[in-house]
Amino acid sequence: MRKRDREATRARLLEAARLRFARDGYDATSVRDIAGDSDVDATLIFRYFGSKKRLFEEATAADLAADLLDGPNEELVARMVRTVVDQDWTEYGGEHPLVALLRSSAHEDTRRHLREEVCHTYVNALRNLAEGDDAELRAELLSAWLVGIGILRSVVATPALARARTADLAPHVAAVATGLLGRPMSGAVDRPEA
Amino acid sequence: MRKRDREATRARLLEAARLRFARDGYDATSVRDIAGDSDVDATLIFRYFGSKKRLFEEATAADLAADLLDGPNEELVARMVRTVVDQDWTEYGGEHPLVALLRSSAHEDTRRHLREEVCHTYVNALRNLAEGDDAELRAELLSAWLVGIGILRSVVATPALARARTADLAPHVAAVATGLLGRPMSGAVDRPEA
DNA sequence: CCTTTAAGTCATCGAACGCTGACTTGAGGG
DNA sequence: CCCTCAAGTCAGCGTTCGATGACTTAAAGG
Repeated sequence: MRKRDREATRARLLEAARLRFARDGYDATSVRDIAGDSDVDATLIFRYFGSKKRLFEEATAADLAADLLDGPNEELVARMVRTVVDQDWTEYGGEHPLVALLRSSAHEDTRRHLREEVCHTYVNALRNLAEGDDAELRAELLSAWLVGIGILRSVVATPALARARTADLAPHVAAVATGLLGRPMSGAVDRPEA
Repeated sequence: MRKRDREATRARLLEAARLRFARDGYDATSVRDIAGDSDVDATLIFRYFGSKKRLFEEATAADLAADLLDGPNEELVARMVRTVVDQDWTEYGGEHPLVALLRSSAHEDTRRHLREEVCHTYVNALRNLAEGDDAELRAELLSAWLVGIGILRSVVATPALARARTADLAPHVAAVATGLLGRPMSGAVDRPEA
């Protein structure tokens, strides 16, 4: 018998929900699945979160922008690539959270959440680096590339990208980012992951 | 009372299924939804297709590679961009079929289908144009960009990309494609859509 | 030890799901 | 005209869904 601990139980539910929603999407995940995974009675989901939908919202409210802005500007794109390619997203089923969210994108709420996250985390940061008048468009084109790389890597599992590491992508990242932003960009972070 | 016509009824079901599956995904679409949209009794779905899953497979078996290879090599990427940005995918809910399929990508069958379609339609065609030893990787990186553009345009609906047309993208497409493939590529087709 | 209170359990609701088999109806050929 | 057979309809099966309210149990304070 596990100790009775509201916060711990809530956390277990959130963790299992994050994994299921990321891997299977909102509709293919039942509250009983989540309850079973976390070995918690399904009723508690409604006591703690109110509804399946609110559990979904809380489970997918990621903070991606975390340390993306720490470091030299010319390595910003390289840092973004690293979060897509090298970062361990085990808690989200092995995929980047934004990529996993696409699986639930039939719901308008999820699309809005995706838009806010993409614009806030990627487009805004990149636009500040872009030169010229269509900076917005070029920032979005670069964001599109990052999202596309994440999808082909983990969802579609295209052969070369699925096994690529950041080092393999670095020269191409540097070339494309430099070209799109109109200023010199590095393809790899100066100090690789510890 | 509509005329009794097996083939016409089958086609109506397929059309409605294509739209629903694209817009809402596999799990959020019920056979009763499809039957209601096409004004056909739901039972006929099982008589004509056997199961919901087989209807899904038949409805999403697109032929994307159609006329992608017709035309000069240096315009291949531009033609691909046009199918993502300008082509009218009303029958798939306004999104590129591959983008719509991502919504059902929790099922391994769909992921396999996606992989085959992406590799066959995009990567293979692009790899033949790429120079150098990591041609495969660069072809996949360019494919990732195209997929990402489709997603940010229609699913995420990022502001600049959502309203962009091929002409706005042409210079950037030319630059990135030329850089990634290592040979001169055009950003727009010579003769724009009729 | 005993009361209180919140954490966790249980039985079950009504609706929707994929799917089936028996039935009805309408158009074409003799 | 009427028989046939396929196209289309209908009632309902067994299951699972999200959600609810009444219940039980364990831990903490006096």
